[in-house]
Formats: sequence, structure tokens, C-alpha cells
Amino acid sequence: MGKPTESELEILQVLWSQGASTVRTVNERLNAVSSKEIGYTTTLKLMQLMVEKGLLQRDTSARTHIYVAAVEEQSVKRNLLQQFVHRTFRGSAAELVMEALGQHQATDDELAEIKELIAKMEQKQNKSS
Amino acid sequence: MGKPTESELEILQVLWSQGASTVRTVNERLNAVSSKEIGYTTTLKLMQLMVEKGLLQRDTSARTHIYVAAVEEQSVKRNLLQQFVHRTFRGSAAELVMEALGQHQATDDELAEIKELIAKMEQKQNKSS
DNA sequence: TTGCTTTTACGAATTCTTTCGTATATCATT
DNA sequence: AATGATATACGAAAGAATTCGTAAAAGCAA
Repeated sequence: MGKPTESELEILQVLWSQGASTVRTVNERLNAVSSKEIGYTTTLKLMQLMVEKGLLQRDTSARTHIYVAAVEEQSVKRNLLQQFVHRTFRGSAAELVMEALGQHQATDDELAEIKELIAKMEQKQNKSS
Repeated sequence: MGKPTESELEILQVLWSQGASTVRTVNERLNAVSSKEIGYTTTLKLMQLMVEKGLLQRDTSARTHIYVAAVEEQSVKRNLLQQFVHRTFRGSAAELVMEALGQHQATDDELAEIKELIAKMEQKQNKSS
């Protein structure tokens, strides 16, 4: 499973949030966010490469091709996270979590969600022991 | 502030955990972990570049130079995490935390630590409101 | 039809990162 | 001093990722 590069991830994010899109709309979306202008053919080329890698699928029945993500958002993010934790925190998810919580001020809702998740994890651990 | 590349981060990890070291020992440490052999001069070159970028400092008073990390472990990791969260989770630390907790089974101790941290954050929020 | 715009295809330049060959200097051993 | 091992310096090759120029095809408008 080919891990997406940084640019490829940005394109995936667009397709995940917007669904099937043309190169044109993806390129416009990227430029709406990015600080420096990204040429149309640059985006086109990237998306063509991504099709070859199996990251995207496309419908070429019409002149303007329609692209869609071919990999699941959850699983890609999970893989990236896994590699990041390994590289940066020597595999310690707890260390990463604490760093993340310490840094970004989470909202009440987010904290509540996290607490709930932790409670569930504890239940699971108790049950399995 | 130059963000370290993947290889540079590996070298930093060695220096952070071992303290001041020679190229030789860093290279040996890398090879102890890595799957494929990394040449001595490869490590040397990388570490020389890192000095130029300000990531490392070195003592050249003896023939065998002694290198040491010139950037703080905490702050580098914090920056990397920040960029990763932005790239991968659109800036939502909570989403990342939940993904991380859901994936890796945290130990009881780790969970306790995290709970404590959350409690502290809630205190802080209450006080400031 | 003729000309203008949009799209894809393709190749290649550029940039960033990693890797290593080779030259030269220094040190240790005999 | 001569030999062999180990160190740094330097340049450049090799790889990976990104960017774009240009050509050809397809659609659109007058």
C-alpha cells in the first residue's frame, strides 16, 4: 500500500471532503488554501500519478475526467499516524496524546468526547481481564 | 526554523537519547535499528549538513569531532506534531487523539496519566472562565 | 468553418533528500 | 619512517517529489 506524499495527501483531503471532482475544481480548492499558486497541469499530473498508484480512480467516459479517492480516509490516516508515532515518539501513543493535549487547547466538547473514549477503553480492559 | 527531514530526525533521536556522540557511534546506532546498511560517509555528510542548518553543534577541537543536538527535543517534536495534525487531521488535535487512543492499546498507567492531564486542563479552563 | 478555450498527455526541468566515491589528513603500530 | 586504520571534506551521482512547458485533441462560439 503506497503511502501518499504530502501533496498527494492534500489532494486526497479535497476529494474526501468534496467527493468526486474534476482536476479543475481540485486545483481551485488547493489554491484557495495554499499560499503559493499551484499550476493546473501540476495538479493534473499529480492526480494522474495517483491513479497509477491506486490512490485515485477516474471516470474517463467524458472529455473532462472525474476523479474520486480510491483509498479510505480512516485507514490512510491511521497508517500515517502509525508511522508518525513511530518516527517521532518512538511508538509511544501516550506520549503523543499528551503532547497533543498539552499543546492545543481542546474545547469542552472535545474533552468530553475524549473522556468518554477513555472510559470505554477502561471498560474494555476490565472486561477482558 | 528548519524542520528536520526523516533521516535528520533519526539522527536527532540518537543524539537526544545518547547525548554528545561521534559520527561513528551515531552511525552504528542507526545501523543497529535500520533494516538496510547506512554507509559511514552518508551519516557523516548528513550530520555536517545538519550543523550548517543549525540542527547540530560540533566540537572540532580534536581530530574526531563530537556532535550534539542544537535543538530541543520537546520543541522539535511539538512542531512536527503541529504540522502533522494540520496536514492530516485538518488541525483537530482531538480527532488525532481519539485515533491514536483507539488504535494503540494504552496501558493502565498511560491511561491514568492521560486522565490526570485532562483533569488539569479542565481545572485550567474553569479557572480562566 | 475558423478561431478561442479547456482538457488531457507527455516529457523534461527543478528541487530536495539521500547516498557514496575519492582525496587528503591524522593517528597508531611496528 | 613505513604501513594500515580511521577521520573529515568535497563533489557529485542517484532517487524521490514537484513543477511546468508544450503539443494534440475536443468542445464552444461567432
